[in-house]
Amino acid sequence: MMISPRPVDLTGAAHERVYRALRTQIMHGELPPGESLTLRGIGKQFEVSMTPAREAVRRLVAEGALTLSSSGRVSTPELSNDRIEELAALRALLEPELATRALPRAHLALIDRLEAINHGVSQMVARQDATGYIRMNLEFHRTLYLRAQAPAILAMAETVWLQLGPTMAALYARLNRTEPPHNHKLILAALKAGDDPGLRLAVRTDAIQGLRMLRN
Amino acid sequence: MMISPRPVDLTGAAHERVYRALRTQIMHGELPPGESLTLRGIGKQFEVSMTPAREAVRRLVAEGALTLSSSGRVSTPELSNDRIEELAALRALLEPELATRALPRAHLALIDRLEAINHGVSQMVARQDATGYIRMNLEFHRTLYLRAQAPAILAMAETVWLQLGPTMAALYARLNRTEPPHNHKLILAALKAGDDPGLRLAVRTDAIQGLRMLRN
DNA sequence: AGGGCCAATTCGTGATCACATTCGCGCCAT
DNA sequence: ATGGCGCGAATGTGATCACGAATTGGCCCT
Repeated sequence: MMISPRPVDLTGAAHERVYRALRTQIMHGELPPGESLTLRGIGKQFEVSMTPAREAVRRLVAEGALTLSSSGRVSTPELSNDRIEELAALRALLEPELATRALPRAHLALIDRLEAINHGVSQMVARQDATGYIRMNLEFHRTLYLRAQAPAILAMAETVWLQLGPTMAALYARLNRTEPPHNHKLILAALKAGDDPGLRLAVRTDAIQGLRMLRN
Repeated sequence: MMISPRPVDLTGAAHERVYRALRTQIMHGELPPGESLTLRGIGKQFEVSMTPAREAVRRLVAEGALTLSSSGRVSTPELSNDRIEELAALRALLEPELATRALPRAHLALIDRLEAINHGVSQMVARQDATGYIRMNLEFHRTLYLRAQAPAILAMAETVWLQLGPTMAALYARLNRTEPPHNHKLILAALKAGDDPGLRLAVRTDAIQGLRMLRN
């Protein structure tokens, strides 16, 4: 090829761009569990060589977003029930902590924004849009947790979401739910009331209910 | 070069070997905070080209074991006080959970092994060997947590240890402690007694005490 | 008709190279 | 003596190639 008309984007290294795009796809559940990817395929999709694709994939494997077969092939993970339970337990551990830390900093403007996002969540539920639902749901949680000023803990929580992404989409698509997000309303009520125990419980319940859908 | 007399190790890809070696060095605190690494330097050290070195580094950056400057340079992280507090909070969240899960599976042989490891910890304290102390301390915790049968949670805990590695070594080296690990004895006592609340408290205290040494 | 075997294709791995950027160090001017 | 400037060395990035292993699909044998 050797065209290279693209000198550099300072923050936009090619591998970074590929990484972000794949990460978003995986976290939003746009890839089904067990989907297999190839370095050359990724490279062609993003118009780069294998090298940046390899680095992006390596990063995602390190985060648990992709699985590496013994021969080096990569695919989205197919989670066992035990692993799903573990990841749900991690959400139940991390997210109440983030909520508690965010609570004293949650002023009215934040709650308004959360309610707007929550409205979007309801729309996605009504529209039966699994990927849209996941995206809005994550935005709801992330918007709240960003106020916790705890980037290391938030990064851990996002890693868990990432690992759950493909499986969550498959689960949500399988059982077409019509319920609006009840727990989100509880979260908002507890935020308004400044009720920390209630907030922790609501967040914990919301995080764990994804696990209930596993019982089949 | 083009020698390549080394066909393949099935599990021993070069980048894997480099990754494991660097990871161990970082987790054991053999690299001081702020140490800068170069891809060519790593490659020369392990007798590989830049490619496997790059992949290993990319993985470690994704795990938070190394930091990436804006120009792509990598170095061991220099943690802020806030970040150390966050990581200590993560240990305080994750490790009691792992201990609780390990408790019903902790039979006598395991406790014996933990006591042997703990003896090794005391030796390292007496010897003022910071790296050796960290290594033994981690082995103590990992040996216990392996019984929890919770690989995802354990992986998260190890990621936290990894991020704390260089800083821990610097802290331990700075204040030469002579105390034997009191909290480890409490952990062992709670294990023997089957005392879950006591075990959780002892583990939590042990995890957090690394934070106390930050107050300077 | 079904299953196992072989070959062609596909794929990951690692090496090497070109290139732009960045870092570091010494020199010169003030 | 000191501070800024510039040039050379060093570094990360991405492309490409060679190679061996693994996968896949078709063909033949039973």
